[in-house]
Amino acid sequence: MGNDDALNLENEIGFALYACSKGWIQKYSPVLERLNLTYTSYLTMLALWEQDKISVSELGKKLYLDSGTMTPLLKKMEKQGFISRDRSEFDERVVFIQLTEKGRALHKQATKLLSTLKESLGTMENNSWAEGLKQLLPKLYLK
Amino acid sequence: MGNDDALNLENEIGFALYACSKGWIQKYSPVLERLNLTYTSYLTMLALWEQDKISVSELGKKLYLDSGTMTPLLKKMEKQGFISRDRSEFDERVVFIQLTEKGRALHKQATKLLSTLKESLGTMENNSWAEGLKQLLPKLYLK
DNA sequence: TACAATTCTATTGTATACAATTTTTTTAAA
DNA sequence: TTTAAAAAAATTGTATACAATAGAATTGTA
Repeated sequence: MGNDDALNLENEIGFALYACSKGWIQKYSPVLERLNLTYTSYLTMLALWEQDKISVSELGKKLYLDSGTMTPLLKKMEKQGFISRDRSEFDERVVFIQLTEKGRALHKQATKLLSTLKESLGTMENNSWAEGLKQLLPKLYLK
Repeated sequence: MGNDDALNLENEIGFALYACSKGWIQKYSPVLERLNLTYTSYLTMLALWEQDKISVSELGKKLYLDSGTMTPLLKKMEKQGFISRDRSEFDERVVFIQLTEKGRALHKQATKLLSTLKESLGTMENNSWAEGLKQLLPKLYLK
């Protein structure tokens, strides 16, 4: 007993999360590439498909990303034609992000392309523990 | 039913892992900063404290990182004086990483500094589900 | 109403990550 | 044993992330 406190890789929940998260992203990436999305821009599209016309900071809160990450990401997505960035008329500090027609259209393609991947991961997700993970992990959002 | 397949942020285990992993790293970072370590170099030190004198590729396998990440990271850690990088005499392709005295000495300081953090996180880890997480997450290492 | 504090986005600087390629060395095969 | 294939590390290019700071706009307050 007490040995659980020792510093080592296997003991670190943090390492498990880190490795796991990267692995998961790598499973998605080749599929997302066909949609010209990275994992981060995919998450951004997910957030926008749920709630369109949202400020940069609100979007960042949803995704746990700050303006230093969001600004260049959104500029790139604008250049790709998925979104528009427009400064609010009422408060010039605020920039609203909106899906373009192309951005909205991507939803259908994404659903289609990801369904196969989701099915194969689904065989994992259907394991008893996966539902548990979905509920446990948010408790660890530490920030 | 069926609605679980819908594309949205809350449904994505991947997003939960991603957010959770980042949050965890941010809890560690301020403490690690006092040791002049980033989270990645901390993981590297953990691996080396467990097994000293190891090749770059073996180290990368342990940490799930490729040479494109390892090489600059290790060069920086060498400059900091934590490790040495020496090409193998038997196979000139291989570079062995070894802890310096300073690198070994860091173990004690790390244990001390992290104990407080680990205690406060420990109250979380002691929850019934934390032990489960430790066992479940490795099953998701997809690469 | 001046002006201090706050808010929001953008910028700068540093540190990861990984795919793809290159270089050097070693191994395997014809 | 020449030559093709493989292996290991390094390099190049692209994409994140986040801390710290800056700059512009807005809000709160004396």
